Amino acid sequence: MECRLDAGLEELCPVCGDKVSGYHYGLLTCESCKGFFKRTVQNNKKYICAEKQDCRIDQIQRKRCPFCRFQKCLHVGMRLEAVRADRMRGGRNKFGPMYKRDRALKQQRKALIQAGGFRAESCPHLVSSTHQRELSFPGGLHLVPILHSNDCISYQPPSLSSFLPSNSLVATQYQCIPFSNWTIKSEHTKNCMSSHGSAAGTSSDKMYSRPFSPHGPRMPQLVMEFLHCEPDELQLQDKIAVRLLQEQTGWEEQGNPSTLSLMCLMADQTLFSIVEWARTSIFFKKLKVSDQMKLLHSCWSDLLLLDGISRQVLYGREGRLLLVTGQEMELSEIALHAGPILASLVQRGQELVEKLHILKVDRQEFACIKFLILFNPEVKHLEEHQFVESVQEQVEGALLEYTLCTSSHLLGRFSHLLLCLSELRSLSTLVEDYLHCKHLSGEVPCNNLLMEMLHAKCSLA
DNA sequence: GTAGCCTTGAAG
DNA sequence: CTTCAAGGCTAC
Repeated sequence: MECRLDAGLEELCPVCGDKVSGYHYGLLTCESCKGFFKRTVQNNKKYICAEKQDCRIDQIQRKRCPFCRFQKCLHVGMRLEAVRADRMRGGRNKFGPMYKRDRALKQQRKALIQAGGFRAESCPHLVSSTHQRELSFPGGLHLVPILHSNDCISYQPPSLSSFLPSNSLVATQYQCIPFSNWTIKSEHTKNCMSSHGSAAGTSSDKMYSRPFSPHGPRMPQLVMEFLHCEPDELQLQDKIAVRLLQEQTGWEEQGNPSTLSLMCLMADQTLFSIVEWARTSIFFKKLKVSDQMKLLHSCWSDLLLLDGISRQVLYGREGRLLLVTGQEMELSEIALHAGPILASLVQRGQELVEKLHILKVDRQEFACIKFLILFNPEVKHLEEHQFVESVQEQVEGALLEYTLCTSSHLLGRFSHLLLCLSELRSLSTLVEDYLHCKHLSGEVPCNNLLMEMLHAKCSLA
């Protein structure tokens, strides 16, 4: 049937550029990369790169370096957990609804492109800037529709509501962003924030337990536990979109808010998600509420900053700021409109992003760093100080073990990460100071979690 | 080991 | 019933 050959199949495989044969393990890929991914994960293959672990993977050379090919599979977002541990054939898995949404979006976009007079050409790797349309952003800035490797154009009407992602936009972003989860689903992770979406609990879910690490380095158990506590980016975007939409009612009465106010609202919503993450995370949920409060009050700005920075490192593009909603802003535009203090903060943030980018810090390491930040034994008056200290030690141990497995530079990588962490902490202090000033001058919204945290920290100091 | 084609089976 | 993304098979 004709509709079987939907827009998606005209695309090229994000791993090697070959012809796409359908959705495989989370996204549209070719038949060979599907098979390669399956063989690698099912047989627990270990590969070694003979070069510098940055081999080019294309249709011709894809067989030359399986290590880099598998890395690329993970990087573009192929899902380990879609490979079934029990090898059961047929049926559907939890990704079904995601595939459906993505397909609908592509169809919709194709129609838009045709209606807009654009050539509906497939452009999976090189996206011409003429295909971009800027959306007006209150306060004079502009949002650029997200354009990722697997994606051509995302349209939204240029209104305030356009600030928020539509479901389809979210779905696009989801497909473009690699959120490959490592496997292992232990009992306790049921209590952690689900990373398995609304379809969790399908009959295939039981298959996701697989006691092995599927490539190169051995994954320390604790690192896997941390990964399982990570919120699902798709759900996060949806949640924040809904909350911002609710805020919109108030905006209409008061006129358009400033860019700074919008960013604060977004930060506020992100903060909610960070608290939710902590509340449901391994170790943290065992703490007394009073200690939980103390820890969060002490490190909220570090976590908020790390959230933004990790987003840039993992999924951002040069010269752009990727927002939690999945949209992007031009950094040059920000620099143009921001005052000197904000501009220097953004600059320092970018430098940190650059450092982490060069280090190729991955999701696993970011997940560990979050716990390192959260479990800070230096926080005063903790009732369970020893527990916090022991968790800190365990996290350090797990991160060290992981970096030793993934890097040949022995302790170098680990100490680099710790250096970045200290830079992050000093930067977040400056961000707090900046927010405090803006709060005092009445330029940012009051009565929200962000301000509550700010005040709590001021009273701690 | 790779990759194209085949079989399966839950979801719709 | 059909769909289609899983795993399987097998020539290369």
